[in-house]
Order: sequence, then C-alpha cells, then structure tokens
Amino acid sequence: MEYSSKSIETKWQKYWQEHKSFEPSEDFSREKKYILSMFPFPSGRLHMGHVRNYTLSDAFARYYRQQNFNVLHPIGFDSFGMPAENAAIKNGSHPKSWTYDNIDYMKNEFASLGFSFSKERELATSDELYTKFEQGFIIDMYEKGLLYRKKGMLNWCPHDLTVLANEQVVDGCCWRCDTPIVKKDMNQYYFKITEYADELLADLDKLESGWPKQVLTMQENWIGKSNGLAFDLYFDDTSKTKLSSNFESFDVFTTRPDTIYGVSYTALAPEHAIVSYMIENKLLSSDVVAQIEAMKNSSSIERQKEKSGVALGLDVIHPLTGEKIPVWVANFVLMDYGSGAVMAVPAHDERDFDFAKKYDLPIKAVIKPFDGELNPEAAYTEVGELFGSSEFDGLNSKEAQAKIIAHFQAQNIGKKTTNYKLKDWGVSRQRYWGAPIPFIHCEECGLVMEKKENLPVALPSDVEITGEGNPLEKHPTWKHCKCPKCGKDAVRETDTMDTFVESSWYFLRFCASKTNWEKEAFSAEQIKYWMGVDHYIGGIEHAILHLLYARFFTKVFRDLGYLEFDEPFERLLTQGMVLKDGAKMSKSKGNTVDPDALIEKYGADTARLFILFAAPPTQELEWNDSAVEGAYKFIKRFHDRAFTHLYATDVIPSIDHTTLNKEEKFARKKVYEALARANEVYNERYTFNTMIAGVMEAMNALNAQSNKDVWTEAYWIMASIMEPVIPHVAWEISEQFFGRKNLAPQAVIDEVFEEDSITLGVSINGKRRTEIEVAADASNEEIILIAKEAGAKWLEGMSIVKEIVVPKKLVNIVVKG
RNA sequence: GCCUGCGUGGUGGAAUGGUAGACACGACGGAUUCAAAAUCCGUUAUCUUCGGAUGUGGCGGUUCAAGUCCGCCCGCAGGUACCA
Repeated sequence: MEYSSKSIETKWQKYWQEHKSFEPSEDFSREKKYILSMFPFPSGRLHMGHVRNYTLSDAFARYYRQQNFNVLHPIGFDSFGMPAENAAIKNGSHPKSWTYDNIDYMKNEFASLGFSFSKERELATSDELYTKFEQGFIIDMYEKGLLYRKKGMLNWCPHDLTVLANEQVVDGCCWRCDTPIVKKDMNQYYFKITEYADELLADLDKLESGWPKQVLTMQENWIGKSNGLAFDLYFDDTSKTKLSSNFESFDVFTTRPDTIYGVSYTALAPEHAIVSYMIENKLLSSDVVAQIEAMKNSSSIERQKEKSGVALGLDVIHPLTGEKIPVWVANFVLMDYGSGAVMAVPAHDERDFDFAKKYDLPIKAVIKPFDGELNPEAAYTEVGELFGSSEFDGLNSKEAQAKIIAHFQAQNIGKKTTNYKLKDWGVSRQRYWGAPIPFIHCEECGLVMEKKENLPVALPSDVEITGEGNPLEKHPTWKHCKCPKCGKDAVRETDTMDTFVESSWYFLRFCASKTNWEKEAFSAEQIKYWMGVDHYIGGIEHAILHLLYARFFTKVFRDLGYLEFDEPFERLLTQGMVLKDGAKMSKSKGNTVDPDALIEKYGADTARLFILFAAPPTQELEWNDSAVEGAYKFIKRFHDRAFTHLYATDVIPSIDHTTLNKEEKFARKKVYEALARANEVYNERYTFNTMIAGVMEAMNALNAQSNKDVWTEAYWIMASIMEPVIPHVAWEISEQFFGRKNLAPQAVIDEVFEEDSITLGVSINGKRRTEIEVAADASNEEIILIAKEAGAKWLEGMSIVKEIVVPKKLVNIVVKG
C-alpha cells in the first residue's frame, strides 16, 4: 500500500467532521483539559506562524484526548481591527465582508490541516452577539469606576483630519498623505489598570511554575514598581516673578534620594504645565518654542534615543543646600511617568550624565564605591558611600536613602512614594471597525450608559471608509439617539474599543456551550469547570500587552462576581517566530511560504511534522524546503513499513525479552526510550523536536531486525505517540492494524532498559581521553581501577589528586606533576 | 535609548553543570536501474607530521568538570502602551 497523503487526509477529515470527534463533553464529572492557542486576526490566509501555533495546541489537545481527558480546544477570530479598514481604504472593500470572507477561507485551511478544534464554539469577535456581551461588561466596569475619561495625546494628521496609529506614522509623517503629524490632546476613555498594578505584580508569583521566566520578568519590569522620594522644588524669586506667581513649585520623584546633594539641574517634560504656560504667555523665544514643539511631536522611542533639551531661564532652590538649580526641558522626561519632572544627578545616572555632557552642565559626584576610585568620565550608578552630602557623609546608600526620606518627612518637605511605570490603558479608538463604546452624551444628563436590554449598540453598515475623518462621526444618522435617562435628543459616543478588549475575555466565552450561547456570555458553572486554561500557546510578541490585559480583565471579572479565581492561564508556552532566509516571513519581503501550496504538495501531516521537528517551540524556526521534503519521506517510510512488517491485533503483543537477539533487544529499548521521552515532552518539556527524533531513532533500530512481534509492538506505541503530530497517517495505521485500540495511554516497561555492561568516558583533568566498558553493577573502586589502566598513557609520571565517578556517565581523574 | 531573549558543523538543531554535534537536511561514495527518479547501504566539525591538536559569537571568571553558571563586550530578534 503506497502512501497517499491526499486520500488518507481527506478520509479522516471527513470522518472527524461527520462524527463531531472533537466536541467537548458536557459531563462535568470528568477530568478536563482546556487547551487554547491565541486566536488569529483574519488577515486573509494562514501564515506559517499560525500553522505553528495551532499545530502545537492541536498536539496537546490530541494527547490529552488519548489520555481520556475531556478536552476543550476552541478556535475563533479576533476580527475587529485596523487591517480591515486599511483594506477598505486600499480596495474599497467593506470591512465586514472583507473580514467574514477571510474567516471562511481560513476555516477551510484549518480543516485541511486536521486541527481538532471544537467547531460548535467558533466565534468572531465582530459578531454582534459578542459585542453585546462585551458592551455589557464595559458598562459594569464604568459603574464600578474602572473606566474613566481624560485627555490623552494622539497622533493627528492635519490633512486627513484623523487619528493615526503609531504604525501609520512613517518617519513622523502620515502613511497616506505624507503630512507631518502633530500630537493632539483629545478626550479618551481609560481602564484603571493601575488600580490593579500591585496585584498584577504580586500574582506573578502564582504563575512561576507554569509561565516562562522570561515573560514574568518582562511583565514585572513593565509594571515597574519603584519606591522613592517625592518632593517639591520651589522657584527662586526672580523665576516666580517671571511666571507671575502662577507657579510656586513643581513636584519631582527620585528612586535615589541618597544622591540628592548631587543634583545639578532639573528637567521638565515638554508637555509639562509650566512649559505650556510659558509658551502660551510668550515667555520663551520662538526658537526655544520650536525646539519644544519638535520634542512633543517626535515618538517616545525617538525621544529616548537622541537626548535633547533647552534651558527655560528659570531656577529652583535645592531643598537641602539652598543652592540655585537651573530648570531645563528635556525630551527624555516623559509626562506620564511620575510627575513629568526629574531632579538630575549626572554623576550617578547615565541619562543625566549624557545630557549634562551634551549641554556642558555641572557634574557633582556625591557617591563613591566602597572600594576603588570614582571614574570622572562615567556615571557611577551603583550604591556606595556618601560624601559632599553634609550630615549624611559616610553613610552607605541604603542607610542614606532611609535617613534622607525620614529627614524630608520630618521637615514636611517631601514624602516616601511608590511609582509605577504601568499606565492606565487607553481603550478608545476613533475608528469604524471596532466594538462601539455603549455610551451616550446628553446635554441634560451628561455621560449616560446605554440600557443593557438595548445592547448591542451595533455598527451601521452603510459607511464609506476613506481614511479621512472618523466614519462613525461622519455618518449622517447613526450617532443621533434619545437619552436613555431623560428621553431628550442625545448623541452616541462615536469612539470604538481597542481590539485588546475582545481578546481579554474570549477564553471565558469559549467556556459557554450552545445551550446558553445566546442568552449569556457564559455560566458560572461552565467557567468553574473549564477555567483556568491548562495550556495557553501563542507568540512571544504578546508577552506583555495581551497577557497583561487578559490578567487584568480576569481580576476585574472576579471583583464583579463573575468568577472566582485570580489568574486565567495556568501554563503558558510562547512560541518563536517563523523565519526564512534569516528574516521574519512577511509579504513585503516576499519570503513567505504558503501553507496551502505545502499541503497540496505534501499533505497536512508533513507540514505539521516539519514544523514540530525543525526547532523547539520557543525558538525561532528557520524555514527549509529540503527539510520539508525530509519530513515527507519520513512519513512515507513510517506508513509503508507498517504495511510490510505488521500484523493486525487489538492488544499490544506480549514479548519475552530474554528470547530476543541483540538487534531486537536494541530496537525495543529504543521504542520504549521514545515513549518515555514522549511522556516527558507532553507533560514537562514541550520539545517536540526531540520526541520526534526519538521515534526516528527507534525506526532506525527497528529496521536492523525483522521480528514481527517487535515491529507490531513498536507501532502500537509509536502510532500513539505520533498521533498528535501526524494524526491522519496515525489514525490510518491504527485503524488498519489495531482497531484504533492503541490510541490510549501507553505504559513504559523497565526490563528493556536492563544492561549487562555500560560504557563510561575517561577524562584526565576534565579532558576526555578514552572510554571503558564496565559491568553495570561495578563498584566505584573497580571502575577507577579500570579507568587508570585505560588512561595509563596520560597518567605516567603524574600524581593523582582526585578521582571522580559520575554514575553511568564518566570518570574524571585529576592529576598534577 | 530602555526591557527581554538568542548566538553550537555547509544547514535546522541535540546535549535537563558530567563523553559536544543525537536526529534530520545537504554533500560525497556505493547498491539497484538500459538510464533517471524513487528506494536502500555507508562516510561527513576543523586542522593534522595520523601521535594528536583545536572547537559551542569575543574576552575574562567560578568549578574536579562549562555550550550550560557569573561579569563585560559584539551581533541578531521580540516588546516599547493606537499592528495584533
């Protein structure tokens, strides 16, 4: 029987569909596994990153089904978002039809890859039913005080009269019309994620056993909790007069109060209120104003790279020394961290140092290393001993920090403060293709929530997407409505929501079954059974934003009484990207590989096998056409040899190991080694590449013998191990020979690993010189004796210092002479 | 700029502090074939005076032992709050 991917794959895909093989059971007494891969944006076609993502989750889902778990492995589409509007601008397509056409196409691609998704829970976040429940949650959050309005700076194109995403700003200009963008202060909605900053930070501990350390560290740094001193810097009299006494002082925050005697200038963010006041009141030269405007309009990343600044011609008084300190504006000072102002200590901070060097500002060192000299050509940012700091001289940094904070508190001129880098989450978008924020502006009543029974507030379909203005704002009728409170004429909010809102709760929606799909987002009972997600799999690019927002929503939902746990994702697997020719696959680079073409030529099993074999999941994966060919050849061999060497049976053959010859024993050992490795891979390591290599080794060993019992036993196990990877061919073999009885848990037997003798490496001074063969039960003394004989050549004239035996590995003899 | 990773043969990678290069691709040699494809078997880190020497981005350190742990440097990638 020749291997034909097409006939086997069509057969089993049809079977799975007809038998609804992958729908989870509603029997909540069974043990469950919730396997989730991050759902895709429906960009049109699957790319290899998707194939990798869903092949991984599918492998887990299929493995746990074999282990008799009740498995939920759902799929949906994160279908709101900017690309649908970009396509509309480019091709005149409607975002909705563009999106749903793409979804239809991608669903077929999923099916052709043999992914074992539960189809009955499929959803698109742009479905009105999804929007309805989401808008309900938004209203709940507003009522709980977790959603509020404030001004925020946005990229504005003065030509197209539209807000631009960061991605749509190319070299400081609009992507469509090339007009230089400006920052515009506009009313925005924000989630109060900062209220949960401490809990989001503390609960990272609960994730330690299941999440990669890398992601935990990234989130910890992103939240960026730091303790320090906040105090006011007061202007001198001349400066106060300049400001017409509108400002007396400004607030600064430092994590290094021990360096306070080293302050030699202070810097404000370009957006700081004092700076704005000076611009408005023409207190700055036009040249200075132009420099400040340029700082404001450049991106935050640019502002951190090339430091620039300008003096304001103001001075403040040092709170402890009474010295005059100049006030500057600096581009690297950010308005949304701390108070938008910093005290600068160039001797002990890199950024302050670079800035001081560039503008020739004084550098005053006040900390020296506990041992060694202070280098005047660099900032010394470590802790050390204070000098030039009056009464605090001689203290170490840690003591000085506590004492200086205490001094400020006692004098009532400053206080101990905690700051976070984490900012509140801006959720409003001035775009069409998103979930409308279900609020109404009434002249009488102010901001009013839409009534829940009127949800969803749905998008109008008759819109023109041009890239100019805000489509909902421009729509002739959509925004006009009656106030739900007083009944008078009112207008709807025309902002829609950030698409991260949809992806912050979709994993909860998947817990709902068809029985309550229409009437509620999910039931408490369903959530309790299915959550948390046992394996969550997705790209490392989501390490911070998506995963932090989903954690935040979970905690908010808990506090709203919808669920009873703190964290949504038990175990997280972050996959690396798929590269070709050393670069990320992308249309613009023209280095994409189309999954459809691959499936057409080799079949889904080959695509899946290659992608799992080529690299461990967390690592970047380099595409290689000839290695794909190799994967295909392996599957063909795997299939064809089954049909030449096996007999049919519905129980695993029982074999008397002692009667076997050397090759047969070795083959069995390799098979059970592969099984032991597979168990480890599925449960702990997730390195499918090594699991597959183990099966290949077993195949090579099997090939050196011809015992049909050994072959049949091997396939009983190997088809089970490989089913999650190459399900179609595995089901075919299982069906043909084992009545599919082997797709079940497999037990490792120990007798195949028993050996009479073992080989050990012999090292002299850590350098491998030779090897020895010893009895498996030889004592260390015997082993050392044999090792010394074998290594006599290198031991001549040397005196032995130490002898180390590493069981079953090697002997190291340390000599000198 | 900042935060987080990664760097091993011609290539993808293995090695859970203990014999570096498993497994695979490619290449080379052979078998089969009228011939080719397919298939099967074998060789394959580098240098070598054939004794051995060198070797995991670079420099240094810890250890009996380092690809693995620590420090600094170089290169690449992801994130950087309106791409998802």
